[in-house]
Amino acid sequence: MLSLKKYLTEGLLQFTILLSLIGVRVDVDTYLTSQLPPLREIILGPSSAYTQTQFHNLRNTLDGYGIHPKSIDLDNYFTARRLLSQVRALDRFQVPTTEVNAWLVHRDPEGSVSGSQPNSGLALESSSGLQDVTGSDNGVRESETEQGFGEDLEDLGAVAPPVSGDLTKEDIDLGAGREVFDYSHRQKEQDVEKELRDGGEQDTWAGEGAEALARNLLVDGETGESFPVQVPSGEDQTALSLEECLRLLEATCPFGENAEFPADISSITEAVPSESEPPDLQNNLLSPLLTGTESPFDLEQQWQDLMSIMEMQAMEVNTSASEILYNTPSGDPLSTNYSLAPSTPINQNVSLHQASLGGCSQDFLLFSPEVESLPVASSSTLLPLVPSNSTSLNSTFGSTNLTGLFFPPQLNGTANDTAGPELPDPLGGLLDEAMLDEISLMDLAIEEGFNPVQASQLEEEFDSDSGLSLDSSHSPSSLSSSEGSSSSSSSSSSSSSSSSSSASSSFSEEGAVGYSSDSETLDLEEAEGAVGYQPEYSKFCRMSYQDPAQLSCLPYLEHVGHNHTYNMAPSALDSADLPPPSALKKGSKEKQADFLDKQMSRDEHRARAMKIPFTNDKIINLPVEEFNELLSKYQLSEAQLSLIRDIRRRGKNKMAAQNCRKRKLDTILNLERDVEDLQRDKARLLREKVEFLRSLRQMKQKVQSLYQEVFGRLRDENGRPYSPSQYALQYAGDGSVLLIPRTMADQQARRQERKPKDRRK
DNA sequence: GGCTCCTGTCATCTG
DNA sequence: AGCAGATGACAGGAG
Repeated sequence: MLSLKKYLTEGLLQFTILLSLIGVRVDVDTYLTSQLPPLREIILGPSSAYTQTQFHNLRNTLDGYGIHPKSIDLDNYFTARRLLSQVRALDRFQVPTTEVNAWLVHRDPEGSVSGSQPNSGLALESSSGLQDVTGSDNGVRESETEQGFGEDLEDLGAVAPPVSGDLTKEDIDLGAGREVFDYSHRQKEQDVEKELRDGGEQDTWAGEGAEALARNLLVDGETGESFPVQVPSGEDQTALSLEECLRLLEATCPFGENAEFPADISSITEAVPSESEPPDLQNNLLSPLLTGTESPFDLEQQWQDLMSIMEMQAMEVNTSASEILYNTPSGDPLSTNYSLAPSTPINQNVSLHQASLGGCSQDFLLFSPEVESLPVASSSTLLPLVPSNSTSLNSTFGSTNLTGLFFPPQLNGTANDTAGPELPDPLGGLLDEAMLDEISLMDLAIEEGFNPVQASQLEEEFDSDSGLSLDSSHSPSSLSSSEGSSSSSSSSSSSSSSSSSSASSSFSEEGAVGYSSDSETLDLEEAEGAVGYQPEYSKFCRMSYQDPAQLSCLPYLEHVGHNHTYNMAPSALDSADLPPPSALKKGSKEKQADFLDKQMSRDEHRARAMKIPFTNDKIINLPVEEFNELLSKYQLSEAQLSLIRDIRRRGKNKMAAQNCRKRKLDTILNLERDVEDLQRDKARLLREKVEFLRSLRQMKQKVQSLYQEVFGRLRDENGRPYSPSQYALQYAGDGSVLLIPRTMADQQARRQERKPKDRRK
């Protein structure tokens, strides 16, 4: 069956070619339509009724060949047109290229069809298609499918983009392969060309639709869209069965029958009627790239999220990105496609314009003849994927270079050689830099201070300081002065060094002992010039030492030889010295006197010796005015007055020294606490940093998957996926996403890398 | 006896 | 200038 089909189709084609060569107009349409059903069935195959039929394209019969839209012989019609166009293409330059390129998206003003459809073929099928193309590089295309292609390109205003590969400029412009430049081969074709041109000028096929067919384009009669037909490589390329044609048509026209690329911007949205399109497919293909159209796509949102993340620019190097991309599971269709990329050179004539997806409005200005004649480097190689009227993406995408963003520089240029089948890391350096920035910020935060919460806490502690004059008013000295004197010692002893713990313990004990003089008598409370720390530590001091006799009751204070009766009132001393005569024996009386003598300070002894008429406590703690008033009440000698002044001075200095030492100790304790807090903060920040890095890694993976998804859905005019080693998505400054050759992306990435460096300089 | 710690004291500075 | 407070330095006592 297959052989019969092949025989028929090949024979038909050969016959048509022969007739065309001799100038006979061949009406293959009628021939095909008049086929007997069995024959037609043989050629078309039984599935023709189920294949996709370009009914709406039939009206666009440029040459007057009316075919009823319902005719089931449409396949024949298309096949015949294709074959005829191939015959006609004989008079063209034979420009075989390694790739079928530049199916133009350009339309004449009169509305005739010349544009082609971006062949966003299904990803899964494009893999095989890519292989076919690869196989076709071996001299297939120059024989049939690519005939006249280069000239057609020029006719339509298409200019080949610069080629970074081995092709010469002529190759580039013509999109031709090396075989074309075989002179004899070309000479023959030119001869044929002349003949055909003479007889074909009046050919009714001379329309653009015919030209499109000549380039294996199937023109939709209704919408005017042109569908490039991917001719599979193989031995029987001279005859492509209609069934295969339709199958390829289905495979290479994912947008459905109505996809078209009107040159008119205003008609862009209308050009893609939603009724006849596979909505899911359309959305899936367009949504990542289009904004501002009818449907809010999830992928668009994902892109925005992605770009928002990119703009944060505050991340650290993460090596997982490239690994993830490169280690794409083998079952991934993208990876499958990409695996073919290195061995599948894509001609720079790739009509990246056509890769532009429907809905791109202003971007199609690029396809106007004027623009297409521009230097290709600036226009034709760019693939605007996002309409410039999409404000959302414009705002979010900014000027980020997706190429540099997604592909590490080293991969941009050498992915073909080194990356092999793996997909380059789309994130690459940007995230790395960003993560470095993030780390630096965190480090800065650690160095600069605490988080606001902690700072406020510390501030509160500092502000809670007592009104003491110590500089440690910034330190929570008073916080621990009352409860903290004991608590702080316990707390600090747990985490601080042994020396600090000993200091704390001694502080708690000595605080009780040392400051006991401040609370040892009721007179002290009556004194107006109470020392600053007295109210705080008087709690436990008063409890234990209000009665001097209790000092001896505290075993841990019994061996303390310090004088804690410095300010004890003479009356109290006297009372201690004069126990009830009836209750005390003489021996106990002496003991008690000895004890009290020991408890008396030197100044008290001196005061007693000098017969000072008031207590040392009053001498020390009375305000100046009262003190002077007190002195004026008594007739005191100079020696007595001098002693009183010395006692007052020493007493005050003693308390001041105690306060000073206490403050000093508190300061040390607070410093220890601060150190602990800082250590905790540091640990917390480090934990947060780890979490940030983890989340960043996840976002990075998300970005990579999105990039893969978007990139993997892009198809060239032949429905084949673009090679990630040769093309990259770039985020243009106007908010559009461009598909550009990797070489260009590399250059731009390098340029962007230099800018920050220059700025730093 | 020496060391450490605590305390008191002095001298000095500051407000 | 005098005073009160703060603080460093020193000395003495106790363990």
